[in-house]
Amino acid sequence: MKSQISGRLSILNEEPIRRGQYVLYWMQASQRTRFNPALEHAVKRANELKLPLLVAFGLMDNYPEANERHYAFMLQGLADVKGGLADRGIGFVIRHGSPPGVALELAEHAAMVVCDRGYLSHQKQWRDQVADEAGCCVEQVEGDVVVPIEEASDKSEFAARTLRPKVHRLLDQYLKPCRSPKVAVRREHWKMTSGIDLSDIPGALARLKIDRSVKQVAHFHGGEIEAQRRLRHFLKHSLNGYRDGRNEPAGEVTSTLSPYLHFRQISPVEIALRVRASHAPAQDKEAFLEELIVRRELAMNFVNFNPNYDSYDALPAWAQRTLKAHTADKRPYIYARRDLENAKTHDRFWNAAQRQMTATGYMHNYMRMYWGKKVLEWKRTPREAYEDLIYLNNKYFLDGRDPASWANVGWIFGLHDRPWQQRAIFGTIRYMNDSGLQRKFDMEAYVRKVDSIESY
DNA sequence: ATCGGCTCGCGCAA
DNA sequence: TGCGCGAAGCCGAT
Repeated sequence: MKSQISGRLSILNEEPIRRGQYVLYWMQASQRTRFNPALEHAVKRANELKLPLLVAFGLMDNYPEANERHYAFMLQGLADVKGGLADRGIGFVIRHGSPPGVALELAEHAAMVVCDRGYLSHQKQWRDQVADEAGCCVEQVEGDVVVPIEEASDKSEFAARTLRPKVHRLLDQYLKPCRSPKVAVRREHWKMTSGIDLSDIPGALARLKIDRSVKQVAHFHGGEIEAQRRLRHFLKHSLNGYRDGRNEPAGEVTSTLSPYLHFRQISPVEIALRVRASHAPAQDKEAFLEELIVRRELAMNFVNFNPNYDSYDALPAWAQRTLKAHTADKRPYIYARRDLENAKTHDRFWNAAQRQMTATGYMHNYMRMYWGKKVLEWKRTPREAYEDLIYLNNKYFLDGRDPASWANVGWIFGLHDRPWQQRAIFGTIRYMNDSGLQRKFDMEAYVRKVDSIESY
């Protein structure tokens, strides 16, 4: 029942705008007040209807694959959201319950509902349910990508090279500032209860039924304020030299914005505009924008057009064929999941990468590739390797459980990649080894860096 | 240090 | 239908 109005905007049902006490922005994916097209669209609608705007977030127990590490980061971000909305005279309700349940409760008194767009299957289901049951008009604004996914392409793309020209054609159209209209009917305080006190995050965390096996990290503080600080730091200190420096595992030449992009605490459009406007060399800007836009949105394309995105079966046919042909090959090392999880392998560089992940919720980008390739080599079957990688990725990374998680793990197994020379275990899947790491990088510095992180 | 070969399928040119 | 080429590869030859 979805109809496209313009690039970012879709109407999700055929219900009318009706009499109501407010316009409801059901904020679920886009957890920010800056550069949030869904929020600004909701402000515009509220102004047109001469109604106040209410923003609501549904905080559920046991969110799929989330644990205390993820929840803590997200709640820190939602505290920023509350503050940012209060500054503009917009009310915010965060309520304990399922996201569609909370949205539907509050939609009862709404003239209409605005929502944002996550790409994972449960997020889609929640939106479908709200659109079906709200009884009023539900509009969706796709504000967490540069080019809306279906605008760029109408199918699952084979590789970056097939998506790239389609995205580049539309860049100028979509790399635009986000207008922020003044709120006409200010109303910050509402009678309905919030139930969650964001000024006491440890207390709020303690009351949730969640997996507490992975603790929060001091290394990353959640929220759009910290995201903005990191963006400024990156533009000032790291963008210059990004193309040649980004792969050095011990280096500091990365944005470290991926956790903030995952929780949508910062807009990729805003990042791209700031990068474009900076005085860094063109080659560095291009290399970064390729990562931020083409590669990131290729992951969204993959998830959007493959209902099987979270399964080994979503890998391309040539990759499954070649891996199957090599399943019986002798493995020099085989590790159980708990050996991997505890960083107990014979490989110091791999162990360091694993420890960086568990200790900080983050791993250097280049090491993520090496880390994944070794697990493929060290499990009895590629399916087991796939399962272990998704498990570890989503459990420990702050940016896990993202479309990029399934695309990146898939890449280890040939997704969006090309075949290479035949070899044992891998078949024609791209191989990586530690001599490559040592040839190209200062790996002792990387191990020292992880050691020092853990001891602080 | 640098270079070609490896190997598959997409998409464009013809 | 043919052909160029591709996220970070490795490996052996020069």
